[in-house]
Parts: sequence; C-alpha cells; structure tokens
Amino acid sequence: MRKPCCDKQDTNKGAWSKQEDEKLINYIRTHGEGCWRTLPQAAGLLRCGKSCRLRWINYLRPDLKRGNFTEDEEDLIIKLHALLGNRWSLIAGRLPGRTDNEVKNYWNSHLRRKLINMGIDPNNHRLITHNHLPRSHDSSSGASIRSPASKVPVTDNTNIHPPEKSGGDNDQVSDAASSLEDEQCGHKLPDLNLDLTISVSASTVDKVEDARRKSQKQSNIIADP
DNA sequence: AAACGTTGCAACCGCTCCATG
DNA sequence: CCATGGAGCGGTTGCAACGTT
Repeated sequence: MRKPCCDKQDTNKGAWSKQEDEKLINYIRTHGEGCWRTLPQAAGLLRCGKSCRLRWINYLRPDLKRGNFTEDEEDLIIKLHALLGNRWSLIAGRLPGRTDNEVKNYWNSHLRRKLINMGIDPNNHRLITHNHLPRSHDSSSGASIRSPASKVPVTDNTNIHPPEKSGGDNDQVSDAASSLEDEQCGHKLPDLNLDLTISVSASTVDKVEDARRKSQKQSNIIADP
C-alpha cells in the first residue's frame, strides 16, 4: 500500500478560504509551481499538495477564462468528446482558459442533456433509436443526469463499455472512432459537424491524431497480445 | 412561506502514468 | 529491468443555490 500524499490529519479539507487562496497565489507568484508535495508547507498552507494543485489549476490560475461556454466551445467539446471520449484534460487543452474539471462539469451538467434532447447518445455519439429515446417526462425534467457514470443510466447500456481504467478509455475512443465511421457510412448525426478545422489549430489536429494513433496502437496490443 | 427536489460546481479520492534512481 | 514517488487524470461526492409544488 502506498503512503498517502500527505498527512491527512494535519490538513484542511473542503472549501478554500480567501486567506488560503492568497497564500497560494502569493507563493506561486514568487516561487512558481514547482513541487506540489512540498508546496503547502513552504507556502504555510495546511493543505495537501494535490488540493493546492487542484485549486490553482481549476480556480486561481490567472489565465483562466471563467464564465459561460460559447457555442463554439460547446461545439468543439462535443466534437472532441466524440473523438477522444472522456479525456477531459486533452479536450480542455484545446480550449484556452478552460480546465479539465470545468469541461467535465459542463459536459455532465449541460452537454449530455443537450445531446440526449437531440436524440444522441452522449456516451458514443450515436443516434438513439426511437425505442431508446428518453420518455418525454424524463427528458423534460432532465432527470437522472446527476451522476453520469454510475448512479442512473441515461440510456440503455448496450453500447456503453464498463469503466475500465487500464485501457478502458481506449475502448471508448475506439468506440467513438467506430461510431464516427458509422456516421460516415450512413446515418449522420443531426447538427453535429465533425469537421475539426473550425477553431482548432494545427497542433490540435496533431494532438487529436496522436491520441487516436496511440489508442489504436493500444487496442492493437489488446487485440493480439 | 415552507418543504422538497434539482442543478451546478468545487473539491476529494483513488487510480494510472511517468520520471528517476 | 525494477521499485518508488510525484504528478496528473477521471470519477464521484458534498453542498449551496435555485426552482417547483
């Protein structure tokens, strides 16, 4: 068993106070990010390094763009999710000023429902056949989206791979890729233009391609060991 | 006005990845 | 090559705010 990342008895948990935020900001301004494990002590914070890192990356970083997602951003998230699956950090990396946590939350709270209302399964970006469509009272209430991965399945699970950490998300990527193939072969998703050239730099496409190549390689390894 | 349900977001947890010795 | 530790990631939870009955 590994040691915990910090001595939890001596650390604060929960919401950050203004003073803590200021301490963290001041420390990183003068010393840079450096080693998260030792940062809390050096900065005089009773927090675990992971907690500091998360707070900085998701909330305090000066280059964060806060506020509502634009339609372009929404579009891009949907397209990238179709390609990459739940690789939030990769997706967030294509959205300047957005964090993986923010993208993940936005997906789970807004975009999933949006896709479902459009008749698209958010897990694999395929059209939901009519007998799988959420019943009207379900979709109108937006119910059951609270906890996306576990609590209540939004659609039937026949196309959903169980969350499998090692290589599981590769399944998801390859599944997304195959679903894209499906779309190219026949039923195209309504209003889902998968052309990634709109607001994506060349490096974006490179990264996406990298991820796809990587996942393909790994799925090959899984296929023939 | 109160009770209850829903939503959105910040934060935590546990796992995996990756660099290093 | 292997073990170890730190960083990063994705899933999940807790809770305040908001909406509905």
